[in-house]
Amino acid sequence: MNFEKVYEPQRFEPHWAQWWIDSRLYQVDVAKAVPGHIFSLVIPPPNVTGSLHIGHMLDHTVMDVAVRWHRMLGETTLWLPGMDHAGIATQMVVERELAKEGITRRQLGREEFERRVWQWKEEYGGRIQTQIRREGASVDWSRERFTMDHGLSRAVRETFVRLWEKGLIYRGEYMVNWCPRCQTAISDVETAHEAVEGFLWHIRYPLTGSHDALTVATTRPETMLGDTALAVHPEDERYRHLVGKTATLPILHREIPIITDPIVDPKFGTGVVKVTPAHDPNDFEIGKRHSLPFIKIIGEDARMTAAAGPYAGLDRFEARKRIVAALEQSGELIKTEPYTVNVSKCDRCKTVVEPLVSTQWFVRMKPLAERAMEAVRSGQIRFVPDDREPVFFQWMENIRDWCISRQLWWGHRIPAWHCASCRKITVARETPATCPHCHSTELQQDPDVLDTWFSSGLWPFSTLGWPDKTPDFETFYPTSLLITGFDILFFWVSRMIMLGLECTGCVPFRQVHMHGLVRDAERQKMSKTKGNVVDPLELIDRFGTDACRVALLVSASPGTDIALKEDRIEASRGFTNKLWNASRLLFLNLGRSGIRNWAPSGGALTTDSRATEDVWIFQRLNVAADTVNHALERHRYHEAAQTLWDFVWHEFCDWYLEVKKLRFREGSGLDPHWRAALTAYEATLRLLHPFMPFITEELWQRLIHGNATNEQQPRSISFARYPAASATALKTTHEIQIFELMKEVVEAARKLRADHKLDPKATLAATLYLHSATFAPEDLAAVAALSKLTVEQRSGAMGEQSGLLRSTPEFDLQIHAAASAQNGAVTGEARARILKEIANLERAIENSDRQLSDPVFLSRAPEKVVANLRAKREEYRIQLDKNRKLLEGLE
RNA sequence: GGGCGCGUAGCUCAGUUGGUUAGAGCGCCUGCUUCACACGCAGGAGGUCACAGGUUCGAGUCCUGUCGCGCCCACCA
Repeated sequence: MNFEKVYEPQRFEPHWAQWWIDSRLYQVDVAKAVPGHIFSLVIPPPNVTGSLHIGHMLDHTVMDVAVRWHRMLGETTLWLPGMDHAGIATQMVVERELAKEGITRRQLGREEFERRVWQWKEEYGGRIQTQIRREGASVDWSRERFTMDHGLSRAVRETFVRLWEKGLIYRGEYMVNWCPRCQTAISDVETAHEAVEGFLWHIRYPLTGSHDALTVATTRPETMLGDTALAVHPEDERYRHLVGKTATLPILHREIPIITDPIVDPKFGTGVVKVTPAHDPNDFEIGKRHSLPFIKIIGEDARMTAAAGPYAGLDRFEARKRIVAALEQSGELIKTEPYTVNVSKCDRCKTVVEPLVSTQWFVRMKPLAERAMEAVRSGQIRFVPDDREPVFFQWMENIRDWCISRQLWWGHRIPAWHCASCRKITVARETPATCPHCHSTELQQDPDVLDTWFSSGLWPFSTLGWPDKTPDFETFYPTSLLITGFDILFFWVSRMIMLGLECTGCVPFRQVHMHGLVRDAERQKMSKTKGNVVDPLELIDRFGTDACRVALLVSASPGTDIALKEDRIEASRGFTNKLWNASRLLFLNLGRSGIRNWAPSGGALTTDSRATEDVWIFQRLNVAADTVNHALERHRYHEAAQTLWDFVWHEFCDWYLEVKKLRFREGSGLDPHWRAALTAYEATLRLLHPFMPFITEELWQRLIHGNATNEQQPRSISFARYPAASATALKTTHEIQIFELMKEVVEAARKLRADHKLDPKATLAATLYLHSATFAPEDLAAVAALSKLTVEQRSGAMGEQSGLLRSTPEFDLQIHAAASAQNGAVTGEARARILKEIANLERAIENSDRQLSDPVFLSRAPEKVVANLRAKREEYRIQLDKNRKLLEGLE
């Protein structure tokens, strides 16, 4: 069998990825699903915009661990893949492509443009599929979906019509966030607030028919051209006499009324606010309350409109400069003070958003949010960990209506038709031929498309066939779990909960697990502009998928972001290589074993072998399995991965195999040893499989289907049973204590050798005084081999205290050889070390004594704690004693 | 302004009902190419757990305050 010294992931990973797909391994047969044993989740559909980044890989890896675990628990497990059409984002990249050819989308026309975007989707969608495959994600490709698929588009229309009919969708003229760059309205969550150093300009508004004036502070002087009132607080005594009078708008010399509105904060600035109903959300409300004129002075292109008089045609920021200059000149600018302004920027292109009054479609959120909050409060949906819940509730409680129409071409067209003759709107599931109100045929579909998140919000059920009651929908909905980054809690998670409850009457998932972001080694957010984006495929090529997965998983503790460092991946590659070489040891020796008819147990993690190391490793295996299963249940993936790392490396390899190796060399009576070793090894592979699917598949196939007759075994390790611990196997027995004692003796010997700079190669004579236990001959032989000693075992207390000593409450180890390289320097070093240890021990004993003589401690502390402390104290005392003697010996 | 979180070894971080010399990976030092692995093995140095109080027999862990840092939400012009 070909078994290289170094594991080369590139040789195996693509092969198994392909095999998993070709053999349709993860394609679920819905007919075989057993109620109560079903696990389903949907992938958060990546944008077709480009390629996956490392954050997706973390997301997908965590999901894959969960999915493979459930699958190995024997549940019917569906992981549904797919992609999102990502309206605005995709339209932008395609437009950018067109720009390279020197064309705009308008030149192309709507239909042709849409064709180009579909082309793009074909190309990049394929790339994303490849990436998901290489991540090892065990998705069901036969159920792959795209948000613009026919079925999903049907779900979108169905939802829209239902919400409209229930009055939960409305159309109207309101203030929205307008991105002048993207040329569309965007929702509140698509804007990002940013503190910018700006100014607060104090402007004088002369009172009509008086020499007096009111001073108004503003951060946006250009909007004054659209002012239609000044407002003060109703109880502000300073201005009470002016209410009802008018002031003159500088520059345009328009007369505007002075009104009162409770929203004005008398303590801010001068307590007088200029009111620009068409360009400020607050002013919009004031304007409505007082029926003020709405003068639109900034247009969709962020340039001043004709209403801006002399400034018409100027960019809004240029207009600001000129207006400030003009006011300064006319003496109407009283004061300019530096001020930090919160500006809203478009999430997508970072352009400063312009609040504009515009006719858009909205979803009434309050009633939806109520049900969503109730679902979380009542535990129908659980956040794990739950520390994100307050954020969810805070947002839900303050929710505002959702602007869902976008002035884009790429997306789901709003299913509403405008009648040119009667002016009425028809919202319908199917394109109407005539206007149902006046039977006119002059119907035109609304030009807008829906916010991308509208269709994503239906994802958990639209992908399963809803609104039809398909077998998939009936079987897999509600899904069991949602795993995603917390950065899309508002965009996606909340909306799925709301729309799921509204459309299906049921929560879309039972649990939500949110992980952190992957940041670069310097904890910077990854972004294309910073150029610190890590391409998962590149890492996979260099280190292998399994290594990358493990690196991500061990770093992914809940609630914190991951700072991805390459040395972490290198360490994980070391781990895969370690596993590979442990396997190599077993496989290369297997030929000599003469073992026949070995088959994996599959069931309980037990062995018939009474060999000390076998009993020990099976207990450790059970403990590991127990910890891992519990950790996975609670979505503590890092803990699970870390546990396996430690088990495989520091227990299975460092101790178990090291001892087993000695047994193998003995050559005879090996059968039980081999059976135990293979059983433990095979169970270890199964434990590891959800985390490292590729290498475990490769090794398992070699072990199971390589030579033995194992036809009744599953085709793939991913359908083998996930190991479960049994309670009895977790207990500590005599053999286990013996093995722990063996470890301690070996470690003591190694330490002595290093401390005294003994020849690392020499086999030295030693006497081991075991105070209560006794080693069987084969165990003593193992201890001797691992510590390179010829050990004579005696029971009871040590006699003559000479040579090099190491003592514990259980044993004294005495190496007879004088330190071969011992010289003054070494003695000094050893002395210093011993002195330090003595000091530490004295302190520890002092602490223990204080505690143990405290009656309150003795009465309140649990018995176990007290007993532990007593034992520890005894151990310190013995060590201290031996150290003092050792020191004397040196002098 | 509100909410959430963080501050533990040189670096990145674990540490879930409070329990007794505080852990890992990387880096560092010493030794070892031992017939699974130098992507390795053995040994080691390194921490007043941000600071100050409090609760407790006992605090990295719970409470209060201070300082420093981060994120999210928010219509204060």
